[in-house]
Amino acid sequence: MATDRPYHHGDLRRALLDAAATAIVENGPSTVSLRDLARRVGVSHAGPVHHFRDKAGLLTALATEGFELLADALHGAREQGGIAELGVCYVRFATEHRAHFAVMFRPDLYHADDPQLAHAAERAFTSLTEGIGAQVTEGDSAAAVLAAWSLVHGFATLWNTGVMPPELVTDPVDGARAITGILNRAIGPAGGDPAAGS
Amino acid sequence: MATDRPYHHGDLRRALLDAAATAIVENGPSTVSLRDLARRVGVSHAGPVHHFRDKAGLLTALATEGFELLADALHGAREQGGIAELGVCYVRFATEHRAHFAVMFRPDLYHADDPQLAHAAERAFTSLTEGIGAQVTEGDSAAAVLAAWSLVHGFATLWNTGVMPPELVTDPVDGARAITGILNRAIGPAGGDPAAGS
DNA sequence: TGTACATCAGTGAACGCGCGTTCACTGATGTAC
DNA sequence: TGTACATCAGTGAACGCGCGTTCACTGATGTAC
Repeated sequence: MATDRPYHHGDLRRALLDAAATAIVENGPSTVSLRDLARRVGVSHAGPVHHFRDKAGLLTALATEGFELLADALHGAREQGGIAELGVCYVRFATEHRAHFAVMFRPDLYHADDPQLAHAAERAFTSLTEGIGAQVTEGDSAAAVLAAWSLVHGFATLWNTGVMPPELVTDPVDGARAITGILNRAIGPAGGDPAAGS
Repeated sequence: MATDRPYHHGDLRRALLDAAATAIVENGPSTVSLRDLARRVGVSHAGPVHHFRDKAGLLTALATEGFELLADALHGAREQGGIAELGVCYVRFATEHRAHFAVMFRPDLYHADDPQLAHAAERAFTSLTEGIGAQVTEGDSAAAVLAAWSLVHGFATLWNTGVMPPELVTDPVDGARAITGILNRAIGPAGGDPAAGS
């Protein structure tokens, strides 16, 4: 608390990332501006430069954080097994961290070659593909991974964009369960077909 | 042809839409600027205003065109029947008209309440849902529509973003065939049976 | 065939704005002795 | 316990830029008579 408006902020870095997330949910990731974030946080407009070299730097940090959160979440879901769990987890992440999710797939906005970011992205990707791959018992594993990823990514994107009509879904997690359930019938272990051996 | 640099352009509207598509493929839809498009087309920067009231107006026109193209394409694919055909059609559209596709799902960038746009979007959406719905023979039809749409939309998005690793797919249409084939196993007519005639 | 006139398409100067980034700076903090 | 000093975090003025939009305008086109 300290006196009012202390010279040092305390955790400006964190505050800026949070403000960015809020701004992104409000207006989308392409219109964020450092000056606006500084304003939201109550700091001089030159403040952010100190923590993130530039605007892309800030978004790189946000995307990295997103990939880390996603990787952790997927890792957790793998323990519980099942393609459905992984898919639901992906969708839950996307809807609960809309801003992160929106930035992560906009590599034009950040420093895509940043090593920390690349590492986090790799980790998330591995969690996803290995998690799915391990569940596939029928047919082409690569195609199954592709299908599962596309399915949940598309659903999350359409939901977040707000273009999905309410007669199709009202709750994103329910929707995710429904569609991953369908996919599971085709590629999952002991799918709808009990005759799917080994 | 006329003399060099005639006062009247001929078809400035069309030229601007084409330039916009090019610019969007290069830099994404959020950085297009009217002044840049005017420059590309070789016209005064105030020219575009005459054809599209403002920047959002231009993107509205592009999105509308996109929905119309998609609706027509899907309508054509319905004739040939099959969820796979519809899905492949969707993906083909998205990859062949990247700029249109990118704008269509960015309602923050255009006048979403424009009547012509709304009508075209409705038409595309109907073609898609009815086309898929008609093929569903097993289980919940709404969930199947949702799954199919999510699947192809996700695939198209991931492909266009360039985040899909080459070990998973190299050609978008092949990829689309593979994943729609999988889905078809779960929801299609005579599930998995290729002998689906007429 | 010719002329007057309305309409339309494109011009170019001007406006005001918010932005990213740089800069020399100052206030606060912590550490060595 | 006190003092000197280095380091760090945030300041605020300044820069140059590209943008969207407005404006009075002018060149070209087509149509009525």
